[in-house]
Amino acid sequence: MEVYKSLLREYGPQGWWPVGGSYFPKDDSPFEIAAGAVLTQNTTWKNAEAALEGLRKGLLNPDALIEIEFSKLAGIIRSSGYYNQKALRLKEISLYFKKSVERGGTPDRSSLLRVRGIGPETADSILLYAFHIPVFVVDSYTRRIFNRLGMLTGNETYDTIQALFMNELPRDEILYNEYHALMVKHGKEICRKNPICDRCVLRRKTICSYTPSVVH
DNA sequence: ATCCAGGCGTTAT
DNA sequence: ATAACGCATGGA
Repeated sequence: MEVYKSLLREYGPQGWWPVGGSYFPKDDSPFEIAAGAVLTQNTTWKNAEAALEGLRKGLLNPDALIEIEFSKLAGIIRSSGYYNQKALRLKEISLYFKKSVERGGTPDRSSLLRVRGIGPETADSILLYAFHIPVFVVDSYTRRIFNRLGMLTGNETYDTIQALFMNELPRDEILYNEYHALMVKHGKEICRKNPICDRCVLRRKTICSYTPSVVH
């Protein structure tokens, strides 16, 4: 919670939610959010967004994505990278939504994880952003930041890290949403692969134990 | 030119 | 069980 407060004070609310965010705006349908979650896997949101834009003309629903020819879909989402894998994953998710979600259900985590192409982070992103269920999303930035803070060792599993956060923090959708967004911001701009520790609010508070492995 | 981005499934240890 | 590896485009 101390880290969260520092990041929030430094960067302010990121606006991923409730309204005005450019990532998963509130008025997007759950299916669109799920599609976006797949398209952005290991890829910048910019590239994913371009792919999403290509789908925006009538293709952002399960029926359309089930119908469309595979290679055509792959071509449309080309800009998101891994387009063959992601085309398959979009089709799998479409089947899942048509079967389980479209008639009223909120998905549960274990059923999401059975879908080909939905791993823990994508599942949790869908639960949090599309269905407003308070689950903490762990991503590579979370790992990197907390490794450098000395609060993780680097060999924890996804579920272990998630449990650490969720046991420590109140189960609050908005808090998890904002915290995740702030870590993306901090991870991208400051706690990068090559970090700019001089500008890091966490280091100034001497929480951070990161020391560059190669010092010139 | 080289490196990396809000991972995941498969295949090798 | 867990560590490597392939997947691929676009921008810095």
